[in-house]
Amino acid sequence: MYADVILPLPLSGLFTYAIPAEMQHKIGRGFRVTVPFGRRKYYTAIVTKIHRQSPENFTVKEIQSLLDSTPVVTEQQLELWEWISFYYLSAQGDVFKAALPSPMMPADLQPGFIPKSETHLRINPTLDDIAISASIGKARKQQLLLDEIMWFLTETGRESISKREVKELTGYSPAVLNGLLRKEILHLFSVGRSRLHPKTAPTRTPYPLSEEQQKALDTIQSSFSDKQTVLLHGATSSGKTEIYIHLIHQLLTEGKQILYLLPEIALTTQLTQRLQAVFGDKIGIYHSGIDDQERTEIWQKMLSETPYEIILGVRSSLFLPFRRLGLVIVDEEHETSYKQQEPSPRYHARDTAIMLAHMSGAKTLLGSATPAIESYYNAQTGKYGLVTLNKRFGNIEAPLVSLQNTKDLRRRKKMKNLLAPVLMDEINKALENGEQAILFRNRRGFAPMVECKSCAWTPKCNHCDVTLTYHKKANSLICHYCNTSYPLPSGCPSCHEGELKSLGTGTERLEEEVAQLFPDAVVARMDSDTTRGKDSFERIINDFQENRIQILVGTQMISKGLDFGNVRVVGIVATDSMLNYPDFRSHERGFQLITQAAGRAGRRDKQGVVIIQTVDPQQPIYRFIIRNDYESFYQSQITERKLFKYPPFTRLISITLKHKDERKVESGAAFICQQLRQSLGNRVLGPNKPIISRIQQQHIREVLLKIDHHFSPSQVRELIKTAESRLKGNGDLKQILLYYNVDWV
DNA sequence: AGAAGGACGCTC
DNA sequence: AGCGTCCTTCTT
Repeated sequence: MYADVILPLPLSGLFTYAIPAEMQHKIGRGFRVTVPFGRRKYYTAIVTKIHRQSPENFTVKEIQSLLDSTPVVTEQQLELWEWISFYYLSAQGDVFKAALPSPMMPADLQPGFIPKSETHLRINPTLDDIAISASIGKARKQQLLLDEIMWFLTETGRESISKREVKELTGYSPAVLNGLLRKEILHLFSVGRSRLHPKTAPTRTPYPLSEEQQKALDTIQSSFSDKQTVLLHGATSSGKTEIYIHLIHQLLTEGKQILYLLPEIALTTQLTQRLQAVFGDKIGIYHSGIDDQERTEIWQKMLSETPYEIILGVRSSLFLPFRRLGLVIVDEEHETSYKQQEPSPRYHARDTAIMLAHMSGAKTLLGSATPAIESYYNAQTGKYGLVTLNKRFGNIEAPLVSLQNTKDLRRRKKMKNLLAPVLMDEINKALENGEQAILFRNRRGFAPMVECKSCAWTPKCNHCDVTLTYHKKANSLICHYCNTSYPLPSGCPSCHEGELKSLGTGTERLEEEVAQLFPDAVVARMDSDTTRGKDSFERIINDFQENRIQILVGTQMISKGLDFGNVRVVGIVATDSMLNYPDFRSHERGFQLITQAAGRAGRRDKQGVVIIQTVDPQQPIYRFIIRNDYESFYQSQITERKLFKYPPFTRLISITLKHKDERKVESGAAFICQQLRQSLGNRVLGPNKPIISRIQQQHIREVLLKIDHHFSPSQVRELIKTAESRLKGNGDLKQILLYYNVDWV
């Protein structure tokens, strides 16, 4: 008999191994095995099929060992893997690697899962009281320690006590304990200990819902009777989370599991506390901050008879083995970080969640204040249910939004620094009243560009085709694509005459300037440069929440789903580059970003203020933002999308080609285009030379497919695979690297 | 002569 | 992805 297995390698297809006779009745789909691969390598592989079809073109090797007595990957999971691999054009091995915690798939002699153990002590069962007291003799401390241990064991009804507990509870020196061990009154042994967090009891029941919330909840539940997916469009601060909590509560009584997805790890802390207060230890947390050994234990627990009933996590938690999934909540569903960009599989967690729910007979609830255009379209056309929650919870008023034309202000010499006078004013008022301000700038570093004053030379990255960003604190020029850092030249290396000046404003410069403008305020910055260290994100958020910071400067990081209660003003400094970016989604992103950032403004019972600085206030998008009119914004976007054949009217697949030799990528890209045009015609766009056309010595070309509904997903993938194999069959072009990004965002 | 560094091609 | 093989180029 033979087994087809998935190897954790980026190779297409499965590999077939012979099953040793003694293994034949113990093996099946979803079991892990170790197999030899190549001359000397061994890998952990997953069995996907058992069959009798003897391979013809190669000699099979035997499976080396079987690692499991029951499957560790469920049938449903394997089906989801197959769908991801098909839909996102990724190797099954890549999906396998993304799904399984690495200790579950050791390669060669690399250590796998190591149970955490603890040394315990137990009283020697062969000794009676008389023998013990004879043995202790006059050792007074030993007697006292033994008494304490015995008391502990009777109190807790346990057989043994750990060394750690003895130390914590009794405070005796190790010498006393060693005495008892030497006399063999106590025995040492090792026991496995879970890494998972011990019991935490709930401290509250769900809060009562407001009338609007209750209505929304009722509508969600009734929509679920005929829709698999429901979109909850709820304004910021409208109390979506409490609705989720009620829904989870309901599902738990039906014995169902819930997966609660968040776009990024940074948001889990706030929510974990909130959910644990209601659901205690029914919740498992799963994200990249959880170490691999613990992830493995979570996986095992999910396979056990007592799995977590709720999983709170980022996109990778989709891969956990759920046995009775009832609901997936995708919070902040519009967030682009739900799409994995690198490495393969480049899956979209929202869409994969919907597929997972579909396969599990579960429901999906998407939640956002600024839904993705695609999601809203699906809701409008009846594919999803739609529930709208407009009213902010507790009657908090929506913030007042105003536009400041910085071009005009500068011309009239009204703007002496980076901030418009109105924004200066509002920050001053905030500081006077003990309130806070947030300043948002979508660029990190000090200055996005450096230029020679006399010859206009600009430093660029040696590996990538981009200008370098000046970072003042690091006193260096950094490539934001490959992270290479260069020392700042003292003069212009090109003309040797001019001085270098920095152009533009990043968060670092903004922070510096704001600190000078408001010397009495504590100013902090939150961007990927200041949040690199462990817990640094939480620290800044905590300091801000507890008013130890008055002005917070940051990138989009500060706009995402965080709740603050004392922010008077949110300033959005320079939005133009974001809206002028040549991408059909740039307005959608801008709307989402500004609306989300604006949502951070507002205090318990007072109206917040949002000030947007722009050089082009005529852009229609601002009208929608000011009026907080998502509906009209959506209408304007959907018209454009239809006109220019963009999603949701088409599905985009981008094909990226990379090679060191520029001419080679060019002819490769032309070849792929020509191949695909035979069947897809003008649905094939390109090849394009991307704005950043070289990254890490590799030249890049892109081909974009805009697939309408005339072609089924499998037809399109078939065509792509054919084109790829023809490229790989061309001696000159076969070394070109190909990457696919399906539903490219 | 031998080391050192790339570019293929293959892995059940 | 590794790793062996074959080849070129550098090193002394």
